[in-house]
Amino acid sequence: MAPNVSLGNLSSNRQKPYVKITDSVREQSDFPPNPLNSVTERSGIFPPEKLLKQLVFTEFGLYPVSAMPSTELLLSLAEPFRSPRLPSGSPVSVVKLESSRSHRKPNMNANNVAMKDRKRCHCKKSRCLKLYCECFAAGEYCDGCNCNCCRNTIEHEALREEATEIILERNPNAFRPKIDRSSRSYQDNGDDSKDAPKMGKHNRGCHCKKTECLKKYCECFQAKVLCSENCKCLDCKNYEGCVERMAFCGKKYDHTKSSESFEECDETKAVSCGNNKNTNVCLYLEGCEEEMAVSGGDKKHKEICIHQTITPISTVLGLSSHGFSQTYKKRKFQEFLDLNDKDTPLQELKNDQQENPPTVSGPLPISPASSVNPIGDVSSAKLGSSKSTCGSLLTDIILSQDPKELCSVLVSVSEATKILTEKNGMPDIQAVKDNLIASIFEVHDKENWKEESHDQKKAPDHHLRGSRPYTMNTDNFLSGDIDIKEDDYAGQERHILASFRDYLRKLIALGNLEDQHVDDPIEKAGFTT
DNA sequence: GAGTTTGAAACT
DNA sequence: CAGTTTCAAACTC
Repeated sequence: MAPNVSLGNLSSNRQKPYVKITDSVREQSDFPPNPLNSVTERSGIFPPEKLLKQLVFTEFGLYPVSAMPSTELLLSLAEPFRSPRLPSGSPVSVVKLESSRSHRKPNMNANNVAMKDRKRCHCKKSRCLKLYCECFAAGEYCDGCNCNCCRNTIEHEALREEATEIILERNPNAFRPKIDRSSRSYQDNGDDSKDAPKMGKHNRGCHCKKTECLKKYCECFQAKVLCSENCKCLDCKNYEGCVERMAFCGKKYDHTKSSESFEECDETKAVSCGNNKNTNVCLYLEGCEEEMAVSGGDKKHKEICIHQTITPISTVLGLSSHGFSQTYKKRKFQEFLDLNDKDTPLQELKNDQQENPPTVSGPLPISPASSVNPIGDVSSAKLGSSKSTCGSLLTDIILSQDPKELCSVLVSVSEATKILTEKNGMPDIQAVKDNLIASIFEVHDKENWKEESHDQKKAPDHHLRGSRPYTMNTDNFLSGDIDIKEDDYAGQERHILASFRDYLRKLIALGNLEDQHVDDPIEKAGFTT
């Protein structure tokens, strides 16, 4: 198929035509290139199994280290490499040169505006034939750049082609656009300001560690797109709703008007970057004050709005599974459950997370803003995506707010227990367990669960609840209504986690009941007590 | 403009 | 695939 390469205006006085490969050309090109078409293969000099490993610049051309020919061969090749390298009339060579050059040759369609605005590289060592060179990476010839020993010119088209092929063998997508503009990774709030994020996301994602994705070192930030689930960045601030990002972009922050206000702060709305490590979950909405600093450094706000660095329960459980593999979700689930096997007190975990945010790599099973309802209520969107893509047993059982409530309960229990422990010694473990279970179901009552589900839920934990009041039980901790027996704080934490596990089992059992399919995923995941 | 920092690309 | 090196842009002074 003839690639879509159109000749542009070559009548300018430029000696080197500025040309650019359009996306359509890239998409229509025969990526990856057929190895049988390679020049080395055609020449019969290099065995086909010799994969190209490293580019070496020689006087005679560009060679991969693994395929470096002898000096004699290089000398014999020197001339053909400089001019037409293959005998004219060779059918193979014609096909190859046409197909290769046509789809890799920069598009002649570039207009003068692009000419004027384009960057000029300063490459010193790469000869502008590696992706380090922005011109080359963009499929453009260097023109007016400040580079040394540039080979990214039409005069060195053969070298250029070789380099392109080698790079494509390594990565067939190397020359594809880094930014997928068709992907909606942010919420379009109609902000057309210069610094407003544009639609799209980075195909490979960034891996920033120090810049919080707020400098142009970050490819996402540079492209003015929000970080996405593709990213593996640390301490990302390039997510929707991030005050730092807005402040950094020079955008006047007015949370009384902005769609990204704290008033609408929502646990998933705040999650945009796909990196679990940066999951900012605002647990408390009240207290969001007018004077909150644009910089995000307001102490008051920090105390109220817990931007916790733990992975949300819903994330851990994979409840929101937009676009993520079952394997990943299973792994996260197992990791979470494994906590129970470790003698890690809850508080210790919490402290550790505060000081060293969990370095869970990989995508966040909550879709970026793409699944976020602009109005701010993301529940339906989240559940919708879960339902459509996951089919979890817990779909329809757990509402999106449940994990949040559960988190709050767990934190409250932990805090209350800690306070009580500091005050009176260790609480009654059974009381902790019972109250936790009871409080969890209290939460669910408030969420107006389906009547039938509710009945099913109540039944199994009667033996646990006994005659204890069916109330929010953190009050019980705080009021000191607990026997002090244990001297093992870690043990108490384990019991809390065990209670949580029991709760999860119940939920799963409920899901199983609904599906008429009895299969314990926890046991399946290798979790045993 | 020189030196430093940063993260993608290249390489091992 | 993870760790290291190379490279050039971004940034700082």
